[in-house]
Formats: sequence, structure tokens, C-alpha cells
Amino acid sequence: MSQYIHVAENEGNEPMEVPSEDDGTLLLTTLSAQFPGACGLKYRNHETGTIRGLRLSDGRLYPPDTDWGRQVYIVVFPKGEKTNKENSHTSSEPTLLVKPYKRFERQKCSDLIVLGLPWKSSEDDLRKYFQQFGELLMVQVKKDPKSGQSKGFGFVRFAEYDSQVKCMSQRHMIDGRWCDVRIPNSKEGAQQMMNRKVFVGRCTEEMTAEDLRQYFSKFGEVVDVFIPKPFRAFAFVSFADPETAQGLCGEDHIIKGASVHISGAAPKASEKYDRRMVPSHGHVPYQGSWGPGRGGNPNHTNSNLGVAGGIGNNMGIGNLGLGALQLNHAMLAAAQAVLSSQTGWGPLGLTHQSGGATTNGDQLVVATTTAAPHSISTSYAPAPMGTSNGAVVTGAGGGNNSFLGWGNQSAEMPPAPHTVTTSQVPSWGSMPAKAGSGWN
DNA sequence: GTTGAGCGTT
Repeated sequence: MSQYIHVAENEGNEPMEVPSEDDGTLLLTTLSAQFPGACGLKYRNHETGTIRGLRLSDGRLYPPDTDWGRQVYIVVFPKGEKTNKENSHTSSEPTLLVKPYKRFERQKCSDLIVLGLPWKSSEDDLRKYFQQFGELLMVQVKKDPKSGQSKGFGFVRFAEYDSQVKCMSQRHMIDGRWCDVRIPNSKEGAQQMMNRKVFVGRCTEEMTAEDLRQYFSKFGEVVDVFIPKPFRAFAFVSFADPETAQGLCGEDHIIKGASVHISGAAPKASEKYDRRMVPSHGHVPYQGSWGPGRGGNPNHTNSNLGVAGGIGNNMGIGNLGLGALQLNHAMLAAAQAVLSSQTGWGPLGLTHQSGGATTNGDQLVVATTTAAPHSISTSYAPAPMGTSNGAVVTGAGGGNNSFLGWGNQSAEMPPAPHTVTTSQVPSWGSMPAKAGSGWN
């Protein structure tokens, strides 16, 4: 019979309850859903005082006795893969196994768009279907407010990144139709400039300034919250530390049951731009220590830098080994070096529609490996939309893209990762091109 | 009551 088992990440930590199966075993997947990376369980045997490991067979953990009892079990992680939390205060543990690009990886969930839903599918239907991948924090079916009719797409949000990866690695048959799950376009260009103020989109009217302050204070000191009146469904939150703000950019958070999107706050002048043409307020030069410098005129195209964001969202998908290509400062700098001679923003948000032919001239674009053709199998799972690799490639005509290297980096630029090779840039040349890029 | 590429009351 099923019961709840008390599990903690470390001895002395607050335990959480995870459910066992009907046969009394605990699925390793259940455990790793709550403790990503977990590979086993152990507990302290109070008769002998020693730590005792649990039997693991066929992905199932077996209780030490006939049942699990009320004791607290400790999660076992593979050696060298302890949690960050732990690494920060156990200096004895060597951190050699932490790959250099880990710091730029964001194994965090984001909202996922579900495309192609049957008109009749409800949020309940979606929840029932998607919970097979893991705990869901949010399910939405977008409907016409008047008729209540579904628009045929929705959003889901998983609690665990592993669930998200698993979910995005395949197509989905939902109520008789094949549906696609992708990172929404709104995640594109998620890289934001160093700023202490963030834009909080999709706010609900229930969210007060105090709510927002309270919520965001757990990430750092909040120095200001601004909610426009009348209600405009967004807010600005300013932190004392720009790093805090920066760290939140590109993320979705759930506040009062609603999914808000956090991105860098743009100057008011940007409001005249169509956001679809200028992804994520990003047309302002990066204002950190390594960019083109402060004070650039945001309206001057040559100071613009087009880099599709999507940070780390495709890690682990299809084992493409794209980790080293995750967007980071070095890549931004390199891309910037190339693009500064271009005519400003590339049509980053829509390259997935045009098969790659984008800008004029030398066809240097910042790669956006975006929409997946339906025929691509999970063994070659494409990067989801908006999860750019950030690499500079030749993009003309949808042919075999080749990595151009890092260009001529100036001395102020951080070193590029040395692990990048051409083989790590997937070719999307086989993707079907569609007529009309939508850009004019 | 119809439809089938897209992108969330910024």
C-alpha cells in the first residue's frame, strides 16, 4: 500500500514527504522529481549508529523493513554532484566536477507553451495529461474571454526542471491531436542588461506592492516596487543589488497563483518600439563592465546587440552537448563584436519561420535554434524555441551552419570557452522553410 | 455552430 515517506536532503534538514507506490516501494523517479540528481536513499540506523543504504533495484527503492516507518531518510547524490547549497559550506568537497559553464546554466523551469490543443481540451485535461511528467505548478488554456472558446494553446509549468526536459523532448498526443511543447517566444532575448530594476509582467490586479515586495525580498533587498495605476498588468521591482535583479531576469515566478514573467526593465523610451521587433527590451546596450560602454544611444542601431536569450533551458535535451554554448558574457561579447558592424537587431524572434536566411550582407546572425519540425524525433530533440545557443554562425539559406569562432575579441572581453567546437552547433538545414518571415 | 499557425490583458 502507498504511504508517505519522510525524506530530507541532509541529516537535520527539514524532511519532505514523498509517496511510495502501492507495492510499498519508492520509485527513484519520484525521489528525483523532488531531489533532482538523487540516486538513492540512506538512513541512520539508531541501533548501530551507522548509516545504512537502501536497496535499489529496477529503479525502485525498497524499505528497510516491511514498511518505511516514520524515520527520516536521507537523499543520496552521486559523488561530486552535491547540491550548490551544500557546496557553499562544505569546503572539503572538491568542486572539480563542476564544469566551467555550470555557472551560466539555469536549470530552472519556465512556463512552457502547449501548441495545437484540441478546442475541447480543458485545463483539467491538460493537467491530467502533463502530470505524468512531474508535478505541475500551473496549467492554463488560453480562451477567448467572450466566448470561452479555447484558442488552441495553453501554458504549463513544472515544478522540476527534469520534468520540463522530459516533457519537451517529445511530442504529445492530447485528446486526439499532436501537440507541441516549447519555450514561449516571450523568453527570447532574455538576457538583460545589468540593472537593478526588473520588469514584472503578467501581474494580476490582486498583487499589491506589498505582495511583490514580500515575494521578491527572498531574493534580495527590495528597494522599490512600482505598480502603474490604473492597472496595467505589470510592475517594476528594484533591488539593492543589481546581481539580484539580473539573476531573476528571464524567469517566471508564481505569485498569488499567477505566473509572472521577469525581465530587465527597459527605459521608457523603448515603449515606442514593437516588442516583437526588438526582443525583450534588449535594444539598449548592455551597461555592465564589459559591453560597448555606458551611455550608448539606444536608438542608434549600431549600438544594438541582438542576442537571443533562453539561458540554459535546453540543457540535457537530446544530449547535444550544448552546454558550452549557453549564453554567457563571453558569447555576448563575441556576438557583439560581430554584430556591431551589422544593421542592428536581427529578426531573432522569427528565424524559425524562415529557415535561416535573415540579415543581408555576410549573413552573420546569432543563432536561434528555434522551432522544431514535427518530424524530428526525440533522439535528435531540437532546442526549443527561444533557447538559443548564442553562437555566431553562418545562417544563410538554412544550409549547414558553421561556427565562426569568437571573432576578434578585444582585450576587455572575457575569454571564450575553449570547449566550443563546430560539431556542437547543430544544423537545422533540414528544417522545412516556410514562406514569409513576417519581417518587412 | 466554423478554425489549426501561433505566443500569455506589458
